[in-house]
Amino acid sequence: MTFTLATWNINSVRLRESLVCKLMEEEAPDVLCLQECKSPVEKIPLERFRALGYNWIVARGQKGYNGVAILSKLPLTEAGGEDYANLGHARHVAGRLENGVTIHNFYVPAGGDIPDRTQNEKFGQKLDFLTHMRDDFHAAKPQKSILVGDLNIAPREDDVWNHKQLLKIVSHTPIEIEHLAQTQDAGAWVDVTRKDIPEGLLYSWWSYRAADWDTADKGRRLDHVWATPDIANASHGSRVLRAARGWEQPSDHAPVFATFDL
DNA sequence: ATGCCCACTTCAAGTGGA
Repeated sequence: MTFTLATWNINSVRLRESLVCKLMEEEAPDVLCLQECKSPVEKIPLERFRALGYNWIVARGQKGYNGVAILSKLPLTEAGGEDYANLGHARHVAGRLENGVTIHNFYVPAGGDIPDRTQNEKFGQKLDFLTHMRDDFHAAKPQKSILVGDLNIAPREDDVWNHKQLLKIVSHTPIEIEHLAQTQDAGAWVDVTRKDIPEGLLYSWWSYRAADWDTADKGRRLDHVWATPDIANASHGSRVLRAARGWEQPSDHAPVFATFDL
């Protein structure tokens, strides 16, 4: 079977219900992983999504903040959701397809402004969240798994518009990149997006603050698609739907896609 | 560092995003 998956930080699933539908109609990924739904699960507007063929959902939600959901056209069963770093936040949910592939959907904490855990508690929480992920993957090596989400870290020099200028900016500091690398190594995760697009600048997020995000193009690649080695070579066709950042009243993130032949 | 935005809660201004 072949299926296409997309991950998108939607920045309020209720406010942008119509944009989710637009993506479903125009791009029709078989599996759509959303972050920052900012909604309790029972208030996610599922009826229009179901009408477009997305009959399966697993989600974790909370009022106003965070929230992750996997909407699927393929049968999908609940496969857990963990409170990493014990923050009491809805930042992880997992589902399993009938072919046995597990899909993890993550929203890693942004980490605040100051990249120092002694001055900024949120930065410590971000590092602890990644450490907890690492320890879990080390304890139980994931297999036949895909990990997607807003990891809030742009690890490579060509994942940001200016490497040197961003070295002390949260999302691109060496300590965050090291934590992310340890998490990736613990599960032997393959960066599918960079397997498919190994060269060149690649972004999935552009700040709302820039007057003209498209021309300035000061982006970062914060949204990722990873896979375990047993299925990573079945992936292809990765892309960022940059156009979605220019849709009316957009999210500040663009969807990232990958296709798997399994 | 970007430039002064955007969403949520709840109706004013604070928190959080990154």
